[in-house]
Amino acid sequence: MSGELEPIDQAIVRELAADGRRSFTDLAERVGLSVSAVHQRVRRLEQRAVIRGYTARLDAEAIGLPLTAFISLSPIDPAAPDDYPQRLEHIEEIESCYSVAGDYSYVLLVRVASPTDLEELLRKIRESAKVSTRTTVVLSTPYEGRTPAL
Amino acid sequence: MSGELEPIDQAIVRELAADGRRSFTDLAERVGLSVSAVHQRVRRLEQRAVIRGYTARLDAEAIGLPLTAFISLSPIDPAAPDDYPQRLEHIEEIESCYSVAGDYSYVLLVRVASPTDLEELLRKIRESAKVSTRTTVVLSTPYEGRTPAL
DNA sequence: GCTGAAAATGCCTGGAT
DNA sequence: ATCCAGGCATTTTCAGC
Repeated sequence: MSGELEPIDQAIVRELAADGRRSFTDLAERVGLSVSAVHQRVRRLEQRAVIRGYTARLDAEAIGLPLTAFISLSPIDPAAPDDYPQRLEHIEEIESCYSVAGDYSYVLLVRVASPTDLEELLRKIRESAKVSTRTTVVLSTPYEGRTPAL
Repeated sequence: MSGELEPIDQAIVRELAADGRRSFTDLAERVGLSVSAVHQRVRRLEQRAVIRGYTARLDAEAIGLPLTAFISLSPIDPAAPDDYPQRLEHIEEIESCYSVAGDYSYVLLVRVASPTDLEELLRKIRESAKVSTRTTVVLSTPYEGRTPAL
């Protein structure tokens, strides 16, 4: 129903993924359309939530969050309702939350300032969601958040 | 050396993480500074690579990549040089690559259109990097790429 | 849905405090 | 390092095709 994307919309989306601050003038040249046509299409892509927003890509170290980790969650009580993402939503250190198939129910990507903060975060997560955790510390990040192929 | 970030720069960075297309006028109001002062600071944050760029946040499903997975890598030949990220860099389906401590050497986050494409991608990864893989399929994504706490 | 142009807004460079 | 001001570019709307 909504999986399709016209070639021109594809081009627009690709350009905005590469540089989210590109001007409509610039976009128009690159995709070969008038400025107002591009403007219209971008607004529609935003409304359809194909484009969900725009963000600055930050250097985690530079903003004081040099420690990244994956935290995998297992429910302790198998009878408890599966509302873990909600229970954890308020914890700001959690950047992403994935429901996964496999040995664990969820995988979280978290960023903190120090090992001490990671320890405290783990305590908070276990407490908030009644889960056991398995943590994989990220040593370095060769690349991250690259532009998708389209 | 580079771990610090002044309160005003923090505020700017936070605003641009929340909305990467915010105008300088808008930013100036929000952080309580003149437009040109904000302009200057943003330019410097970009130059210092605290801000590494801007990007549109896309709905993976809407752009035709509904299948997300984590792929963990183990070297096959322990004597081979550790240049896996480089060997995999050309594969566009790989969005992120993390070097991790734990049972595996690297974790990749990948996005593809279908299980068939995932199968083919795995073949490509094993071939390019001479590694064995363990794949964790993402069933759903409650949230992703949230703005860091700062 | 695209175009082209007009009006409003915002960008961004200098120069002064 | 911040503010002010001017010219310039961009955004945004609207009428016509």
